[in-house]
Amino acid sequence: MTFKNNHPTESELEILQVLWAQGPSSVRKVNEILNEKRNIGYTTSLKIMQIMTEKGLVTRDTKSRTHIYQAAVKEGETQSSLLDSFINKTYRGCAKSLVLQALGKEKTSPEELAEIKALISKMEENNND
Amino acid sequence: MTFKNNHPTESELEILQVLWAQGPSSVRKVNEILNEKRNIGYTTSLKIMQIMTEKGLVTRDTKSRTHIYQAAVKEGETQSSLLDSFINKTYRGCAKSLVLQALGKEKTSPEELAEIKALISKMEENNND
DNA sequence: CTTAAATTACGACAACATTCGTATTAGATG
DNA sequence: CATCTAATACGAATGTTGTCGTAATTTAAG
Repeated sequence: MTFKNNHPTESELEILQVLWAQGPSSVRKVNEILNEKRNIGYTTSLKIMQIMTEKGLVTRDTKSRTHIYQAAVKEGETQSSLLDSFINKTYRGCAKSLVLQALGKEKTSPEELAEIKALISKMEENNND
Repeated sequence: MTFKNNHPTESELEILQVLWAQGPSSVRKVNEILNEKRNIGYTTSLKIMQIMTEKGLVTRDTKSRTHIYQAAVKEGETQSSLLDSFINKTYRGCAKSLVLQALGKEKTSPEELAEIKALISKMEENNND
């Protein structure tokens, strides 16, 4: 039962996204990818990543001069934890409302809809045990 | 196409939740309800509600001494706007991932599952037009 | 070895959010 | 009317986040 009260901030989450997608990376690499989306100085990325190290959100290999950072938290668990808190804050804890609203949002492909229906069917089976 | 870049802060959202649930209310009333969940001083609630007035998140009737506040933004629109931003930040824009994870979260009642399936079926029909 | 380039470390600042104390004002009560 | 109570207005302190500049350090090149 790992409790993760420590939610990443918005910038931290941005960096985690890069590390999850790219794997272990240098500050330079992370900063370059962030700059594909928005302006952010090198030392800003560095600073945030140093803070994330203190918080335990990432670990780093300091053997070589260029430190290599990697995510210390799992993507799915982080999402799940953020989702819980989001549902509570925004939907008063009602996950159904969130799901309905998310599905209502324009284009969800037929394949995706099928996948979701399949999951629901599986859940219904389990409920019937 | 009303753009709502102005997301409420966490405290502001807390207050909006009260106003959405209770309808137009005095600061006293809002503060009492907030205090069912956590400690928060009267003047703190007041201050936040005053700021929300400036931001246009609420309006207030100042005819009588005790001002009556009401939400100036709709619950569904606010949720939807927050949801968009949440999906982008946390699920890299992939609503399906969010839905699957939300459904996977423990107990969703059979009725709710049925309701969701019904919605999906309706969406599939529309796609086939 | 000296210089240049790149990296890390650190401190400072601005913007914002949250919090509350205090002053002021408006009604109610006697 | 005088006083008390409750509400509003406002300013200030605090904490967090994001931002970057500058200094120090390490490696690489000449």
